[in-house]
Amino acid sequence: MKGVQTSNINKNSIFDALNNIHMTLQQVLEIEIKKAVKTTFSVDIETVEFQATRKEFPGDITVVVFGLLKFIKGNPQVIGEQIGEFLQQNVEVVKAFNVVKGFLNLEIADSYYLSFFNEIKNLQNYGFSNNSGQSVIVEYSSPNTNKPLHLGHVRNVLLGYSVSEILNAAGHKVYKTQIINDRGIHICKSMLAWQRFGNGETPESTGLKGDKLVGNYYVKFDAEYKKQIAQLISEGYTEEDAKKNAPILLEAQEMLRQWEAGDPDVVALWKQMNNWVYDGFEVTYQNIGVDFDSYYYESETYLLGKEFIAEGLKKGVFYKKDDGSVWCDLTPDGLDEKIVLRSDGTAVYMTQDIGTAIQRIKDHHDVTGMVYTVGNEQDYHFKVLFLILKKLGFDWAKNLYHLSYGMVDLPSGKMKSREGTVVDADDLMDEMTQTAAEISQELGKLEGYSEQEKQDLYKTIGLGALKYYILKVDPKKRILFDPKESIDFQGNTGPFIQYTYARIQSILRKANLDEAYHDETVVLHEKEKELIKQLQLFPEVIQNAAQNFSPALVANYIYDLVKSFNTFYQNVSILGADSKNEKLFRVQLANCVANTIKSACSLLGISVPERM
RNA sequence: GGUCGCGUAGCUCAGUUGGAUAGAGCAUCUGCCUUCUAAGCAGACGGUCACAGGUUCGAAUCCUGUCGCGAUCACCA
Repeated sequence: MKGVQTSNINKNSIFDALNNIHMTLQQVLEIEIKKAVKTTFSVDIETVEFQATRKEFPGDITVVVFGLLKFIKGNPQVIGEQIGEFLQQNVEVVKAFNVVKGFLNLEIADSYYLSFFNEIKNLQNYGFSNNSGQSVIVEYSSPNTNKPLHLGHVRNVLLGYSVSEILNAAGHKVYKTQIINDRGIHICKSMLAWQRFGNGETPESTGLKGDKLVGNYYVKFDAEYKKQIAQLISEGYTEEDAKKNAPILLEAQEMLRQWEAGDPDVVALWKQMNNWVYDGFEVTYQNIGVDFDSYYYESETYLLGKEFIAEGLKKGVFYKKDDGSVWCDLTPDGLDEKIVLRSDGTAVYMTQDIGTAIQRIKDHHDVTGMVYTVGNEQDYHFKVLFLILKKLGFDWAKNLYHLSYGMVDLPSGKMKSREGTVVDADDLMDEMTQTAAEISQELGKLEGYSEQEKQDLYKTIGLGALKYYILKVDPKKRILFDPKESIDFQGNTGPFIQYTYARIQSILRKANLDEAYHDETVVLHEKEKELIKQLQLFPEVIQNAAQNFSPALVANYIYDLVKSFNTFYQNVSILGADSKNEKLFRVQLANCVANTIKSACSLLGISVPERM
């Protein structure tokens, strides 16, 4: 079951998008097929199954007759013929039909496609739905504050942002947010190493981004820690004891206690270093092109979590063990027992997540559901969190969804910040931009562009390649990223899509034709019809992507659309059409395709260039 | 070991209410720039859909089992 209930509200969105009240082809055909079956066989059928006609057979849409055999006994071939006959006589746009095995292929008149195209070609936001009446919070990024963002975060951020845009396009109000894990032993490690080895370094004094600076000290801590462990082992400690008793670790733990006690010096340092990191993150977010409507901090929500643990204890949702720790028994639900408060009364991860969820709903009264963009290593955690919130009696708990995605791994395995085996987000974006620049310069199609325009374009292309590369993959699948094999710029890629858009813009600059054409005289080329069919799918793709929280569906759609356009472009001359009427039609078709590419790309956070 | 996810062409991926001969890109090979941008188009090559059963008119898709990979099962986050 999907957490956010999108399905029932959006049933009519396709018509909203078309901004009119008439029915789609399938709906018309379904009604007529039911009539046909009723008159011919005196049977009522519930549904009719359609699919696109395979290109080796004549026809535009296919009725699967097999599905009707439950209701009608008989030979599918014969039934198909009878229904086809009926449709041809009773539905104006059904020109011809043929039956192959159990498949009834219908040929649809050009007039149908032309009138559909007429309706959508000037729509501002074709495919997008208006107000669904639902509001959703989407959480993404949610980093720790002790190190810079890496490729794993990039996937998270791109997914979260894209799903936000998709939900928005499906008609929901969306609030983008994150939970910043700003307290804990990890940040104390960076703080301690900075105190010890930093000599008062700041982002200003070093010219380093704040997150990089703080991350360096996290690495430095780990190096020192390892050194001390080795020292202790050589003095006769066991490895386990050495790991627990290394002085620098004990100091970090002491620092955490001081933080929790509110020690002014520690808190001041904590604030300073966190702010460095936030400034650095902001630069990265801006570069990648994502934003947030609000921020939540663990240090501010764990107390609310504790309050609700106390309340749940009263209600009997939780119970206290002899040592004072508080637990939730989930064994009746097939899960384990889960700790929600330590015996010393301090908060665990679950505690603050409970608090954060409740705080968010308090802050957004209109919100009916939440989406958490977090890696699949936390599947179990979210299962438990949602269950606990349900047990606490929150109605909205049934509309929580964990947007779980697979890890991004390197050929060498998992990325590890401490060991420096990470692909840094900023570096990666720079490299992509650099590659885009090299390819562009080689192709040399940018005469007349200023240096600034070129730089902007390189970034657009580089980021487009990166974003598409990551988003086209089903979120739940893991990605293996090989830094040695650079991301492609040809084939099923972001730049291919951007290129197609730029090509169309080039034509539009030359065409400059806004006059109306006459439907009646247009005879659709096979490739033109194919394009209109592709355009027709867009509203459905958005709804589908929203229901499945899957940008990959949008990415695949864009690719299909763009491929259809390129084959059209290469086989049919637009500006060189035989008649002015035909030319007008083709230019407007190209324009509509470009607009659809642009809005679909915007759902992935990819921007499209005028030239490339 | 329990639970969850994944397994489709040499590589990266599509294939979503079960439908016709399983589709793309990359790589390899062949054609196409005096005509709208060749980051393109047209074509060739490439498959035991991990394996074995089952359900049915029909299974990559649903069910069961096996194998492989990953994650998770902490008073970590």
